[in-house]
Amino acid sequence: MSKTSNSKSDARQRIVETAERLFYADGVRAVGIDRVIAEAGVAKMTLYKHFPSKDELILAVVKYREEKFDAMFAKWMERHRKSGLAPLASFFAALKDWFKSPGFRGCMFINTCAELADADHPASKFSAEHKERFHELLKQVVQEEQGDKVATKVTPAIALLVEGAIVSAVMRQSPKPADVARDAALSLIAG
Amino acid sequence: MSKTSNSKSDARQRIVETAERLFYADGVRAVGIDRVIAEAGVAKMTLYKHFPSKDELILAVVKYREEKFDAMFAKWMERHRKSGLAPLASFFAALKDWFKSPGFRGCMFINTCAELADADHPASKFSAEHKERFHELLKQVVQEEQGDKVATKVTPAIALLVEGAIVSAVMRQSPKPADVARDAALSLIAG
DNA sequence: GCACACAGACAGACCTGTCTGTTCTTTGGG
DNA sequence: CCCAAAGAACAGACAGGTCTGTCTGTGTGC
Repeated sequence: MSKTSNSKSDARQRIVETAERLFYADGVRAVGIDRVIAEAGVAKMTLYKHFPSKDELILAVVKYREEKFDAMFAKWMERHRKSGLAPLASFFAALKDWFKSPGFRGCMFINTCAELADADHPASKFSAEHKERFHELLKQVVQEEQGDKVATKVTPAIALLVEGAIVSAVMRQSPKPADVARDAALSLIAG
Repeated sequence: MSKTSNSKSDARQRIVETAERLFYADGVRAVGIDRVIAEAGVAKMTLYKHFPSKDELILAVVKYREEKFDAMFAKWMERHRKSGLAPLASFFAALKDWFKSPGFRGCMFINTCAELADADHPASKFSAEHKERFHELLKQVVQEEQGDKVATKVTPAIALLVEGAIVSAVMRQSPKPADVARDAALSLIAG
């Protein structure tokens, strides 16, 4: 029943996408509302109609970020799997693709938690839940390759390797931690 | 040749210690100069005489933080070693002590890098160097227990486990990742 | 008297959030 | 087909607060 342009809202989507780009690049506190509306090309009232406060915008952005990240990661992983790589190897290859992607600045969920400095903030809570979901994905990958028992045993440790690799990739400005993490993960499974 | 109070500067030290406490608790961007001087009980001009800009204060704070952290960590580790724990086990026990300490909010160096969002900022560069030094300490611990060859081989992976444990402890609000990391580290050495 | 630090006003920029208009598009009645 | 009504979003002024950084006095200990 609707047609030309917006089924939900054109402006809303533009705001979320712009805010996600700016928040990821410069941080949620460093980027002001004025900059978001300027770069999104919307009026201030339009933003405040869709998001009653900046905190609600931040929450909407991290939710959108999860969708976008999951899609990116799945696409990368799929490509490696189709080229013959094993499930877990594909996972770490995708991780490295992410580290090498232009504008990489670490995990937005970790960064946002660090910036907000408030574990009760809705965006912080959502970020913590995202990590659970991401580690669940990791567990499924391990499971597919190694079975239930091994997956249950080693996934928590591999998850630490993955998180450590993300942080180290940022601090060292290098994608290499992905390889270190992959080798260690395989060693944990073998051991 | 000086006497009663300040050999370098009493006020300077109070500023740095107060700023470190506030910056760690709430983040470097969330805490303003006004709050630092109010809680430190100094005049604004006193702060700006010692630190020409907030960026320079941030740099001084992370430098001080490294000293303080190293001392805390060494004290914790020493206690576990004196109680008979092996070097690497003492390291992870100290890590867990840190996670359980009141007001724990993760690694200040990681958090500051995330907030500054600028790899060229002096405080970001110092933070990256701190990580190198911290991992060097870890390597020495592994070396003492397992010798040069093993240390060179497994320390990079153990460092990822440690960083991952720090991040996970914050996001999950639990000290348990320290145990997961310890077990995985021992498994990597055995494997 | 002199150096140091406290106290607080001040400037100029920027922040979030509110408000008033204007323009454009869609929709529906005659 | 036409025109009016209504909704959505653009544009930008505005208020009230906070930010960094500067400046002028006042007090205090050597």
